[in-house]
Amino acid sequence: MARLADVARKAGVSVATASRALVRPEMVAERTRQRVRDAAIELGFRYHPSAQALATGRSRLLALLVPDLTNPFYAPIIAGAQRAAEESGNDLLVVVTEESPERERQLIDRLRDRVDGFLAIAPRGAGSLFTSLDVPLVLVDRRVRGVPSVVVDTPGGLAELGAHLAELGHRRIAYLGGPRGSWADPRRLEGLQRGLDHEVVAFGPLPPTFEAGSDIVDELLASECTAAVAYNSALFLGLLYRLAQLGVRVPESLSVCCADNLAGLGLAVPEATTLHVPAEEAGSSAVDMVLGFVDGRSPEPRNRSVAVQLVIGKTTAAPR
Amino acid sequence: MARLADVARKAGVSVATASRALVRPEMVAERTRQRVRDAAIELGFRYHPSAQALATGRSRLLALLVPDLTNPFYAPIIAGAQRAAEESGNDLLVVVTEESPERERQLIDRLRDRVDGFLAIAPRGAGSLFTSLDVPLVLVDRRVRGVPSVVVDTPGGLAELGAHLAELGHRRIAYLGGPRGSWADPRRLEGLQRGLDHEVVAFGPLPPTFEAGSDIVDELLASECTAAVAYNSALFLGLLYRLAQLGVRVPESLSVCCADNLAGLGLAVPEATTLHVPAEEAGSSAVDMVLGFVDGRSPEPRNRSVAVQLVIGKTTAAPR
DNA sequence: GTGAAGATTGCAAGCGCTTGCAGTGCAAGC
DNA sequence: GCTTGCACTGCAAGCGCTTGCAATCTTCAC
Repeated sequence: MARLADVARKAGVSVATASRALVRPEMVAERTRQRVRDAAIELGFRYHPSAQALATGRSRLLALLVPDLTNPFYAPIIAGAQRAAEESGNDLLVVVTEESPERERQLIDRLRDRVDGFLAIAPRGAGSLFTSLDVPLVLVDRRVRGVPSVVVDTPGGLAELGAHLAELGHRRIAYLGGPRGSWADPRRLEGLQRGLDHEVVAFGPLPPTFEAGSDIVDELLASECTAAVAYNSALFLGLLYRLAQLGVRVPESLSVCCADNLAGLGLAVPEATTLHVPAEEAGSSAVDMVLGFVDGRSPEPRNRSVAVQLVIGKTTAAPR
Repeated sequence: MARLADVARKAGVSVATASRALVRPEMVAERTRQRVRDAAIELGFRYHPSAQALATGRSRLLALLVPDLTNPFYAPIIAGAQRAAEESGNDLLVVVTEESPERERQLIDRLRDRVDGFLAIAPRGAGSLFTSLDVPLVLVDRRVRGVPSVVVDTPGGLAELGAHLAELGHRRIAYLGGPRGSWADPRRLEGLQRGLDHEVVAFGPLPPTFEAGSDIVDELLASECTAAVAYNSALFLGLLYRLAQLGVRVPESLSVCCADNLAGLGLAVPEATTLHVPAEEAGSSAVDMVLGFVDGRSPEPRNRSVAVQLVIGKTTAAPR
């Protein structure tokens, strides 16, 4: 394994100069810089990460706390974060928190010496955990006072979705809510309501699962709503499944839609009316933000929001 | 941040002794060891990971290559690997390969200086990529000559499943196959066949998606099979969904089952007949194995296998 | 009492890279 | 011709930890 010293020798300069030629090229004469670079390439030089980390105090490692990996909603966020990290020469430590605040705390504590900063997806639990940490951290899809964050503007999208349903002529609209304690859930309901003149019929809190979606169907049908909006894809799929089983036609007898889109789920129901969530963007934006904190710039704004897009599919139509 | 030097000073010993007291306690006198330990605790001492890594040449970091995060099948493997890593004081770099061999190669190259070893989930593509690497690597759920691995014995489970179906009286049994190029797919088919007297009716290759599962249903029904075994959960769910839509009763008109179980999918269809895959175990076993290679022990056997368990649910019954 | 094996400990040299500071050479300014 | 200033470069001191080797201290056996 070639070290910087080898490069330096080959280029006929000191290690110091070799180092500078690579990290602070403007401090080095053009000719020298070129010689060092050539030597580096020729020798296949690669930094020794620990050595560099020890000397600079930067590990070029970021940790991403994610509640659980089985929820396909997080996958694109992770992918986006990963890409952004990679592009900036960092790597990502993805760790599963199981939504346990205790574990979150533990993990942060365990990893804080190892990483330069944290991204945290923590849809539930007290936000206070993140409030007085002295490490760079940005919260994803959640807002807590005093903590930098990137959120997805699902409520905004739901307002649009509500308007769409209203326009189709729906007057009695159901919202199949998310899990108890969810930060996003009440905001989504509120968003949907914002787009509507009539009061939303809210069901829930519901676990965000296929089963819950299918179990709620009887109650939903009894409510005489003409349209239903599901908190997330799993719920939505359960709903669809049970409706199919009961022979309820979609969208003829009931319009249904979902507050996030299923892309990448591998379970895509084609042409459902959904909100397209630019989750990758949220992930990468969050990474940019922590990196900003890491090297001392104070990225503004400290609370970002990415817009969602209403995708009108074939599961919504005018009520009969 | 307390360094080892602080601990040493507080305990009244040299840094060398302090270090040894913590990593090679048997080399240090009982009394001293205790003093050092107390001092460390009192000061809240924690190793500086980069410093330790630089000195020892071990980063205590492992990389896990995973094809994609949206496939819930991988989640428990990751969880298991994560747990095992954590327990042994290591951390896990989870990286998504998108099943691109090129990217796999790149990632390995990019991370090899950073991590002590690799775990790779690479269900498709040429195995040769892994064959002549000079880093510790173990393949998960895939076997390639000359490469250490941990596989899940799904074929064995399928043989049991086949026997179960045969016993119920099924004679014409369909297998809804996995994706083209899958290493596991032909082995699963072969496993299923092993449990049966009659020739399996094989469909596929099929993409392992919900859609593919629902799309194949017409063809499946036309085949007059009385039972069907799906390659994986997504396919299985699609199948179930479409059958429900068509009003085909399960298991009365058709027995269906799945070669992996849905636990943790959040989409669990209760009481389906499936194979329970101890994926966590596979993950943790793989970690133990790489760690073995990392510190020079040569863990035996170099090719491990974890057994799956047949779970008889309510989606299989005797044919009419 | 004496020498030697054995048990503890400390010294100091790294691990590979960064960076403050000092030194060099050169062109411009007087 | 002799300062000055500037652009480069090199020296060497770390970053915090590990570890081979030497030094010291015990403990025994003779």
